[in-house]
Amino acid sequence: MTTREQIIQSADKLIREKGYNAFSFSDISNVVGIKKASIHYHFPQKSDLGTAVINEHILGLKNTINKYKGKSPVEKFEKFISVYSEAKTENKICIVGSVASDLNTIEENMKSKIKEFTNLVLDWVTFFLEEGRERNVFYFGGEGRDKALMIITNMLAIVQLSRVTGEKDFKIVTSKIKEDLLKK
Amino acid sequence: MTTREQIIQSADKLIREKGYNAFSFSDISNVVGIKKASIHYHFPQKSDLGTAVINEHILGLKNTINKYKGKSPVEKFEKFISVYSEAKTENKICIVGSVASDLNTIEENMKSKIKEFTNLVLDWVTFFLEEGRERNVFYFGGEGRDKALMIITNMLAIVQLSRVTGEKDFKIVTSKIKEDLLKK
DNA sequence: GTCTATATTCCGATAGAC
DNA sequence: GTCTATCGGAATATAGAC
Repeated sequence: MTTREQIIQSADKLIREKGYNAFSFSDISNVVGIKKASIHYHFPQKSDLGTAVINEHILGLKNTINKYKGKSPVEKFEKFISVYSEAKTENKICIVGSVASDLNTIEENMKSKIKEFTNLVLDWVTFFLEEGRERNVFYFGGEGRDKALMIITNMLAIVQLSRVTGEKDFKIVTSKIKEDLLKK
Repeated sequence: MTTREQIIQSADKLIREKGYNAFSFSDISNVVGIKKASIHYHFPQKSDLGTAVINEHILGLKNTINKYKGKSPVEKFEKFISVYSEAKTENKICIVGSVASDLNTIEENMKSKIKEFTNLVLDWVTFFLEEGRERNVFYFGGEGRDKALMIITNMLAIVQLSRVTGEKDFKIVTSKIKEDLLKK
């Protein structure tokens, strides 16, 4: 992995563990083993690094969407949930929730990137929910996008809330979502 | 309003607008019209102020719970939702989501306070959901606490997410929650 | 590309006068 | 209680050697 990739990866971890405003170039320096000043060669401003982190999520999700094109709606749904489960085991929250919490403090380039990523997630979830309904494996009323909003908000919040109330609640929410979706 | 109360109020606003780590004593100073150093007389450490802010939410909610004791489950539910609606109009997120996002960076006194507040919210929502179900005005399956988790996560996240996707989505989520709860 | 060195700014916090 | 003054530290960022 290149230095640039290592920096992005550790920044992503730190942003989702501690928040964008709480992490510093010094933190990255300690993890990657490079001096603070050297980070500026790859990312002149902190917001350039923040933007790159979100962009990595965009590329990763586009890749996932492609990889899952032939798979069933249930498999897509399980993949979607597993992203949050993996975050949870590492005490990380999702990038959308982390950046949205700090939205009033960040630069315009990061804002537009997080909008792009959020819409990508929303579109994908909407797609596989509607696909599942057409194939009679998912059951829900109303617009697909509205249902996607309900499920995404459940997941975005439970990774945050279960830091406070305990991991058991994460399991409860994922089970309820699935149960609700599969119930005629 | 006393100076102490003014400080707490503006700190609450700042924490929910910008996040705990992004707000400073200097911000408070500008809003309240008191020098930075004077804030330390009321709150020696920043975490003392953070703790006081959360404690104010606890007192406020206990007061609300008492005031709504004689009212219907639907009225309690509407009150619950209105708290988030008011936050939304001021571009604030809820205190639980804000603090949970920064949980790995804050002091133990704030952590235990946010746990106390979160459980208070959870218990109250659980109570009026079950009350509503017994009275045949709310309809849902499973444990009351589980349903409370689903609704609270919807609300906690949509105040954050709709900063990115737009306020229209806030309306959609609140409508869907209500529709779902009232549907036999 | 990475380093040392440094500039600049802002932060939380304290001492002591009033 | 609020002020002025100041401390020590940490933050982002830049300049220039290697």
